[in-house]
Amino acid sequence: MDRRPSSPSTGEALLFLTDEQLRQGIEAMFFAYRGFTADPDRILGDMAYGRAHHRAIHFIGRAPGTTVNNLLNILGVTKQSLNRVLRTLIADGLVESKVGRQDKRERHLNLTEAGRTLEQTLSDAQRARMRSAFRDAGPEAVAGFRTVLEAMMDGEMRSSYSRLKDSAS
Amino acid sequence: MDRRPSSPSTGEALLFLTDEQLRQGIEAMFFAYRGFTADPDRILGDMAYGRAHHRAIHFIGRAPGTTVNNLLNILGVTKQSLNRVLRTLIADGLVESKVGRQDKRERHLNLTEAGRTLEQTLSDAQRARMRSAFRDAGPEAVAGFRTVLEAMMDGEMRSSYSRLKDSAS
DNA sequence: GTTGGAGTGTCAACAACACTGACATAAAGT
DNA sequence: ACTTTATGTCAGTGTTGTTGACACTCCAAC
Repeated sequence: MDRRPSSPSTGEALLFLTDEQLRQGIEAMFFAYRGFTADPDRILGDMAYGRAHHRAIHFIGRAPGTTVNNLLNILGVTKQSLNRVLRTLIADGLVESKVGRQDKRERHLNLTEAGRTLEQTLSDAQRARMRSAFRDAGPEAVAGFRTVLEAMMDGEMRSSYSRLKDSAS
Repeated sequence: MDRRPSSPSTGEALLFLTDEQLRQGIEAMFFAYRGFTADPDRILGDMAYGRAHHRAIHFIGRAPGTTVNNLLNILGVTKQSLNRVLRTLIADGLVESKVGRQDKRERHLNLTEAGRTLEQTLSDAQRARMRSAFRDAGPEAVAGFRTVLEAMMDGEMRSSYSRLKDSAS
């Protein structure tokens, strides 16, 4: 049912997307995201940390010296939410916060040695799954994967994503 | 840095995935998932419901007459967690629960008319974004997207996913 | 037929993590 | 001086996950 053939009307290859195809995309996204977070969640479950800590550590490791405000924009949470997480990470010696030199209002965040170690542990698990998925799927599929995901982002997130991508030249 | 050329050792086109490439995949997944849930979340924010209600409604709509236990396996949460959500949905007349005829331990779940309406509203928003992303990315990219996501799932989830996919022939 | 274990669903209490709102401090910018 | 920006904190609330305890139903062994 609902299986129309693609009848191109214009020169452009217009995609005829049935609700069923879109639904499958939605469900694929749901199940895959569960797999995506499963490994770090398992590791974090044993500690006193959760997914929020993982995200903070990831992006601090990714953009060392970033400010609280910048991190806030990337993560898309409120400062109260982030602060709770950062407070524990700093208290536990995984993250250090230094007052800015030019602008003393800012705090620049960096991972400590211990923080980098945890970041590695968590990322290794997640990267292993991503690597395995990429290998299984092949290079063309990976390119498509990234194209669709980029198209699915909101504008601001796409900016954050690109900025991070380009910064790691 | 960290930019090794692909030095194939076997006949297979071995993929050489740098940590940087994997990291970008991870971040793409993170940002895209935010976009993916943004629209339904916005709609649900106005009501007394959250993302968990959306998921329940989605999969009940997808597999009418399903049992609580089956839904549990699909969603991957505890039955207590699901029950709280189901209770409110039933109380609000969006879902109806009928005792099984053969096995009276089971409850079969179905959307009411009101439930179907809400499901449509939520799905429409999410499908619109998915459709737009799929259109922008093109058919080859979409195929790759699905391939990678499937490879990223855990085994059980892949089963659930396939079962749902096939049931909608 | 009764009993005990497995399957299923429900209620209660707690933890993690998001939110809003209000407020304090310090440093820039005008 | 006044305003804005960046950050941190306290208090309160809501959603959604968890465990623990318990009731009902089925089925199979005794």
